[in-house]
Amino acid sequence: MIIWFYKNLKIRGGNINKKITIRDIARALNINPSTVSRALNDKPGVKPELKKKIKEKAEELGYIVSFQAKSLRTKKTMTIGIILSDIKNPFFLDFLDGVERVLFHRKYKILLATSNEDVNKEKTYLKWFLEHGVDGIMISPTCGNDGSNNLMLLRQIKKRGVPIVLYDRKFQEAETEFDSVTINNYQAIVSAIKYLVKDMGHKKLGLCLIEPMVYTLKERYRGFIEGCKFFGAKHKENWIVILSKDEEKNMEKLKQFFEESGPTAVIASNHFITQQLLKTAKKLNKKIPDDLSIIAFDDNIENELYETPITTIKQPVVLIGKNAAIMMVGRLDGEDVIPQNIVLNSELIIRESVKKL
Amino acid sequence: MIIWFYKNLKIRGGNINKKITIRDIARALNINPSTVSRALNDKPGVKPELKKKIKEKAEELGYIVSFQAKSLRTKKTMTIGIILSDIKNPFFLDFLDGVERVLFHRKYKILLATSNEDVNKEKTYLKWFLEHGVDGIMISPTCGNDGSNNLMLLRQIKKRGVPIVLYDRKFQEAETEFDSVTINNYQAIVSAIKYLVKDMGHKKLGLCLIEPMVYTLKERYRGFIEGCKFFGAKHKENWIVILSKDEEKNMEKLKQFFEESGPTAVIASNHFITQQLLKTAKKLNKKIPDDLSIIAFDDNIENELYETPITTIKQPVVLIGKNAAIMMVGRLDGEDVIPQNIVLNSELIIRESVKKL
DNA sequence: TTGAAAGCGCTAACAG
DNA sequence: CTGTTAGCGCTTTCAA
Repeated sequence: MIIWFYKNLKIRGGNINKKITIRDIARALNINPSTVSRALNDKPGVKPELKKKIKEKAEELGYIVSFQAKSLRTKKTMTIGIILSDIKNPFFLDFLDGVERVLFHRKYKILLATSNEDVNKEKTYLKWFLEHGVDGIMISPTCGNDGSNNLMLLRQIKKRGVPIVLYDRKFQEAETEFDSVTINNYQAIVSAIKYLVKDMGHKKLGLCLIEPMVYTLKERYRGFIEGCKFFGAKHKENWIVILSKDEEKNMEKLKQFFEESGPTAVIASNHFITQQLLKTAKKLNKKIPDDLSIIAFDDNIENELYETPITTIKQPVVLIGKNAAIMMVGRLDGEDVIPQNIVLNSELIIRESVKKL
Repeated sequence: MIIWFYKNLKIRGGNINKKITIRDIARALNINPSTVSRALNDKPGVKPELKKKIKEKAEELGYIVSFQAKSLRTKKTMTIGIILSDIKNPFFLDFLDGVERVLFHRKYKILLATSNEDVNKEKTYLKWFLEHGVDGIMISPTCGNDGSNNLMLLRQIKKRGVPIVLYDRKFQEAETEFDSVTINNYQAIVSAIKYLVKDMGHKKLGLCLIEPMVYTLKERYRGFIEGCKFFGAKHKENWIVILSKDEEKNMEKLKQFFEESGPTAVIASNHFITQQLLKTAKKLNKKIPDDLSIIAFDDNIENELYETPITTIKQPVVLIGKNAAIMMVGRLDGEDVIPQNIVLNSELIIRESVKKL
């Protein structure tokens, strides 16, 4: 932890906006600015006593380095641009927590952006990141409902030498082209299905996804289809529901899970969906797991506290953040290996939302 | 929404890191860099046809403005530093959502920091913000358990001309010194007590806070003490519990709410506390509201979905963010009025967690 | 309406 | 070990 104190940030002599520069320090000590620069940056070749004097004088004058100037020369801004795909999802709090812990110690700062699943907004922020000269970019890329994305732009940015780390999501068309940290979404779903079928005796399964169908969700979809086939569970086309942001419509769609011939268990592929599902259940006065068994994604604390504690596929979200940040820092330190794809494992937390049939 | 396309970000001639500058544009057009600058910034005094040609050429060459260079001259970085006091609290997701919506349209970017209630970490980030030349700072200041804070530093920063907007919390010692956006915490608690006593017949009340005792919590504490007095409710010293981050200890402390002579209703003053309380209830097999009535702060969706939907003091969090950002943008635009203190109202959402006595 | 020149604050050769 | 010099990319006078 850096303990730091602006002893003399206060304005002296009423000269409100007089900014102290290394020249001021140099002048005060009758030396050259470059020596001051060397001393302040702990570069070799400054006599210890002089260095000490310089640092003291800097402190005394309330000197603050200007990163604008510094970056202009060094081409490093010590900032990492991070794009969140949906600011309403608590997933990103944990993610940011993990990222920040790593970056803070390396003195990297976070330039935060949110795409809210809008490809154009994402593009705008990517441009802004470039303008601000971020040293690296972390992104969970979104896509339009038509499948459009910013892959081309990201390729160009990468070619420019800006390291990119994808987290949570990657590009199907370019699996190994970028560094990435994801979880094994396919396997997570398959394990859940195994549990539902083998352990709990379910035969009719449903799946609930949300627009847009990004990589992560496609993988879960694939896991669902193949998992059902492998473990011999039935699924119908209309048991796979894709929600939007429209809560009214969502409830309408979710009703079918609770209807006569619906599935006996359903997998809710994110936090928002789980809430929509529980809301619908409450409204229809249906009981979990008696009327429907549920497995949720994302283990938020409340999943444990609901009337029926929810069985959950727990993603190591903080770890995703940490790994992504460590990966980024490695690239920034000049690690030159081919793109790495870290795939973390999720864990099935068994609670009480799945009924034994 | 800015629709933007790097037609020519791609690398030409294998010259990977050749950065296009206004000089390149100028050279290509046989004009002076200053003219290019004027054109690109839509400054007056460039013939329309020339301006058009310049912009086209810029696009063609894949020009990206350098904010490091630009800021060095203009002293504006178009970034706002934002410090969150606790990244685990979903409050900040809504807050950031509100902020970002406003800042995005004004092309301000967010430099994100988290203090996690650590005064020294907060100080470090404030220093970093200064080094990076943020145009403004938004902060919900934390304090040590000994009451220490960064008020002095913030005063110095403000004197330097960097606008500061406090959100959610302010300084008791300096109420009107900074712009701020908060909610009426005092009144929120009083209203809750009125509801508990007058409407629901409770006479013995408890309160649950969390370290550190920042402004917000002090106000809630004050509201609790005075509200109890005003409406004639009893409260004992050990019915006012202050939690820490230590979940084990917390549960121990919370138990007393459920014991024989404890209060009949308790107000949980944030999201985390509510969860701890529900967890404890579940563990002790106590029922809400039969064994204890609860009013929670922060209306997260799950409050509605619990077995007993939780009666909640709903803070207009997104609005706090929006207002804080609007305030900031106003200052940045040069609004010169005395510091403004916006106090928003919270709302009591009545559900089923309070028993009628 | 455009050009020339200076300089924001810093670092990095190159000298000494 | 320290000084000199040049220049990062941009804007902003001042001049033409």
